[in-house]
Amino acid sequence: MTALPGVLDALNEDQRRAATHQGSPLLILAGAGTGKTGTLVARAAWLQAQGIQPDRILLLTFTRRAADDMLARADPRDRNAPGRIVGGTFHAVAHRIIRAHAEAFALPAEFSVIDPADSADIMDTLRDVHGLVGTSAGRRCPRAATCAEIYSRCVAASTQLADVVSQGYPWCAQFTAQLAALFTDFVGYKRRHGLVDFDDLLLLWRAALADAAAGPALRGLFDAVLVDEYQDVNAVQAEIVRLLQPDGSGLTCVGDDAQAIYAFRGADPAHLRALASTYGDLAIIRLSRNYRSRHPVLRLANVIRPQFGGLELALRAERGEGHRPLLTRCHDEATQAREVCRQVLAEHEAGVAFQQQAVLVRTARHSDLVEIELAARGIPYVKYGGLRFTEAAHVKDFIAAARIVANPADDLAWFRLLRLHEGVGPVLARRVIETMQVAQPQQFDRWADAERALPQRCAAAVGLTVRQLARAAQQERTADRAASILSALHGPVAARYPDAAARFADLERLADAAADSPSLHDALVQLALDPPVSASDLAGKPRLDDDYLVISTVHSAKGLEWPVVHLPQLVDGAVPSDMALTTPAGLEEEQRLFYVAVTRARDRLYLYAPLRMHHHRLARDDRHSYGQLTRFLTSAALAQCDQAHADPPRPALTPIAPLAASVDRELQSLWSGPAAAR
DNA sequence: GGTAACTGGGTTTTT
DNA sequence: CCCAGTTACC
Repeated sequence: MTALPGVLDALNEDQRRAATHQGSPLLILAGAGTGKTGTLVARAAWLQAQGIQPDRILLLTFTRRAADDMLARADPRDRNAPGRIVGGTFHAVAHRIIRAHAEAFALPAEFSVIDPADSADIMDTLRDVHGLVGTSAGRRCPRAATCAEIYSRCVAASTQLADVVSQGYPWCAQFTAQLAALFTDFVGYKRRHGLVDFDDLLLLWRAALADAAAGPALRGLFDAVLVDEYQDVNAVQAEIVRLLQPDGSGLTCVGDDAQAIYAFRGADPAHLRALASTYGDLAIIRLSRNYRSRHPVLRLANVIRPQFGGLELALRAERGEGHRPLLTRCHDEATQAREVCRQVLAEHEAGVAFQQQAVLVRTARHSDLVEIELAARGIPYVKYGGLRFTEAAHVKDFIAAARIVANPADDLAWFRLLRLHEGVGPVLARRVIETMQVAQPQQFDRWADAERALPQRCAAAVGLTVRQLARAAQQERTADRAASILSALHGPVAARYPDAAARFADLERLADAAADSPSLHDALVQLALDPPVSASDLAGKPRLDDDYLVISTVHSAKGLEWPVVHLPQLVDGAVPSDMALTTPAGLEEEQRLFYVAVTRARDRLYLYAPLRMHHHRLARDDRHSYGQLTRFLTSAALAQCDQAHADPPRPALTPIAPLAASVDRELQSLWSGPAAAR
């Protein structure tokens, strides 16, 4: 346990009031860089000093990293030590509870947790029945992934389908009825196959908490509940918190509505503002002393901080003066990429390690050119956000095989695994699955029947894979199961991918990582809820002596800070993203996103805006301003910045005079003939 | 009938 | 670069 006096001594007046508040529910309005984490950790320590057992304190966060950070600071003992504070993401904690009582939720003990890509796959298999496929009468249907997004949005925000469609997906309005039918099917499919998606994890936890019998027991597990980033809760999460703490006496929420950036997944900062009406005796403590950024960075942040009738908060700088933010207007994107690299290197030479710098972008692709330039100059970097390791085809294959072993009723996984084999397409795969009646627990036994459904040329290869998976299912140790799955995949992967050796090496790492888990189920859940960013993530963190630049989406950078931050692509259409401009709420969120980006910087902030954008087509009216400086850099904001220009380099040609002479000779030959020219 | 190979159009953010 | 639709092949 942490020594209390030391923890409290390190706090300022407001932080200490927050950490030691008692007698009523508490909302800590914590601006960026105001020491929120330290305050929460201190509060956890103070609660323990008041006699609350650590394992009766629940800490809820939105990312695993945030949870790990805080738990490590609150209790430096080993992660698995007994009697620790209970903490994790909403989803991870929900999973832990549901897993412990799977039968009460009518789920198989080894139910599968599916990620959004799996949801899209299911939508894909179900949607043709509902006339949601192809381009009928010139109208293009929402893609499978879009259907899954709309579904999730309805559930997470507890909002009617018609409203979600009209507000967020107006071009799908004509398909509302079909979507409704599709969603009914989707839910039925998940229930029949023992599948639980991210939204279900929360729904099931909430249902249990609301249940007359189970509710009191689950609520009684915790005396204190601490919720981080409360502005990012969705309707279901807000309800979970309310059910955990009906009177709020042990509730602490931390948040800042100016940093709400997850509306697209159903979050709504209105829940933060509603806390005061939910709990009449809510105490609000503001943390406004900023210990992160130097004055000039903060002056810019305060200018762009959105004020949309939210909870007001002005940050006061506690660190000294420094450099003003520098806006470099670049000729085009290529120049911008060179300029970012030049500045990164200049900082590096001035003693700022690559690791102390970050390039933050609105969408993963905005860093494409910068990455090429970095690679050309040999600057090492890691990228967060965007495409994930688990989205690579071969990794999905492995996960499908593992899911079959853990939950043989998971025919989504079967569908993928069968099609991995040469000569097996969607139709044959479905036929095999039907023959096996995979919803039966003993379905590996039915393989002999199913094998006959396959043509000669692929039956042997598929049979080999399936028998190896059946063997894996009979093994006890997770390590043995992982090894069997790996060997089952060796043949099919080698046959399918031209670069099979490299891909198989990834799978070996994956199998190693899975082998360390208590069960295959846990390994899979971990993989779904907290996907590794790259294969090297599985092999532990990069060595500490490696120095690399961080490239990250702004979303993934939330809660982090760097001494030097580079923000490229500050043009309308990119920041704010033109995808977000269909609603006024979308534009407001983009501004909050920009605010989050700017407040990541400790010492120096570099802004870049290319004057010309390379883009395929201007399809929508609201893209007319594409290529203009972002509207968020108003004149008031620009007044807080220095400005520079960067032009593309011209290739240096040394011997100009001889070249000019040769041109003249060539011209001469045109009218005097080659002989005369000489 | 069913699969693979080819082609052209479109691309946010994440638990 | 991934997905959907089309065509060519078994």
